[in-house]
Amino acid sequence: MNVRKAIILVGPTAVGKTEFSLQLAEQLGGEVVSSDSRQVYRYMSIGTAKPARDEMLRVPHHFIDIRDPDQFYSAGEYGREARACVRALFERNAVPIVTGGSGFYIQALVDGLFAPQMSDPDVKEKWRQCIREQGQEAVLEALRKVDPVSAERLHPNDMQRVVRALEVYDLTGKPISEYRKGDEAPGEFEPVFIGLQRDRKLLYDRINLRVDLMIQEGLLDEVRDLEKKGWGPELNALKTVGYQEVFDHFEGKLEFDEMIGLIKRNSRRYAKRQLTWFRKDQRIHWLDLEQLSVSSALENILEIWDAS
RNA sequence: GGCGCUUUAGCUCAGUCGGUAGAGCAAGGGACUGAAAAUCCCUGUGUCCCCAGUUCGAUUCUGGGAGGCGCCA
Repeated sequence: MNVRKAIILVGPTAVGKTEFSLQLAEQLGGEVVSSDSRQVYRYMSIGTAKPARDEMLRVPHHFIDIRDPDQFYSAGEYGREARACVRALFERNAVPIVTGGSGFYIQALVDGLFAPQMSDPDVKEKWRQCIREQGQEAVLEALRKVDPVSAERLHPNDMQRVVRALEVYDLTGKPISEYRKGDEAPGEFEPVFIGLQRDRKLLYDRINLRVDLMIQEGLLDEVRDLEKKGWGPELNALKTVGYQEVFDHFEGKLEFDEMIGLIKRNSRRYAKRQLTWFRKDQRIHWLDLEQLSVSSALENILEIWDAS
């Protein structure tokens, strides 16, 4: 038996991944493994552009609606769970169609993470508090003492990573820079990377249009419902484009029109960051949807699949 | 038709007492190993409306065009 293969379908937000994931799953006899860090949360559907109900019924989907917004989730956790999911799919001879725009999650699934499998919110909070009380410099100094390599490598303003480095040291007694040297986990399957792209300008047009549609479909109501459940903008799950801006609007910090403009702009910037991430991955076979019809793009993907 | 104001980056504008220009927003590039739709870093992209004149040198001064805005007719 050959090494098992999985489709990894990537691309920026709003490029049109969902439709392809469904068709590929149908044609290859597969199931969709979502690789989207926000679609894992229940009650966040409009703002995360989850597949519609009828679309989810066409093909089994995994990793959508698996947590409440106040439940912690992370790339590491996803990586382990998604690997298990992929293994289970292989057992049933179903092709995994990994689809999503969260590059870090895809990396965690396909390549694995070298850092130790642990995280402790209390330790993180300790350092965050330290930043608040004693300032960034004090925390940076603490990192320099235990992990000078990371202290040198990380930008002094990127406190999120500085805190993570300190957390790893506190938990394991070993600097994260040491883990970085470790070998990557051998792949459990062969990933066939497909990247969807479109002309930047036209992609942005699609993003802008989709934001207008989200508003029409009731994004504000969705956020109200989240509020009623007691979930607010401080939750990580809700630190998400489309939700933060609506909360700001509710708090009177943004006019309605400003809110829409900011959701559009922040979505565009998000797409740009995704492109920066995916651009450097040489394994991706890129298809330009501006030049290919859906059916011919699909044919191309199947050719790549067969040739892999 | 007359008078006044105006034309500089994708947008809104500043500026150069003549030495080819800079802010905000938008945008572009990058990093990323358990918060990742997060977090962080870097970058001004330009026939200074056009044509002539003065000048060593004009985006800047002068004249003439053209576009825009306003007022009066």
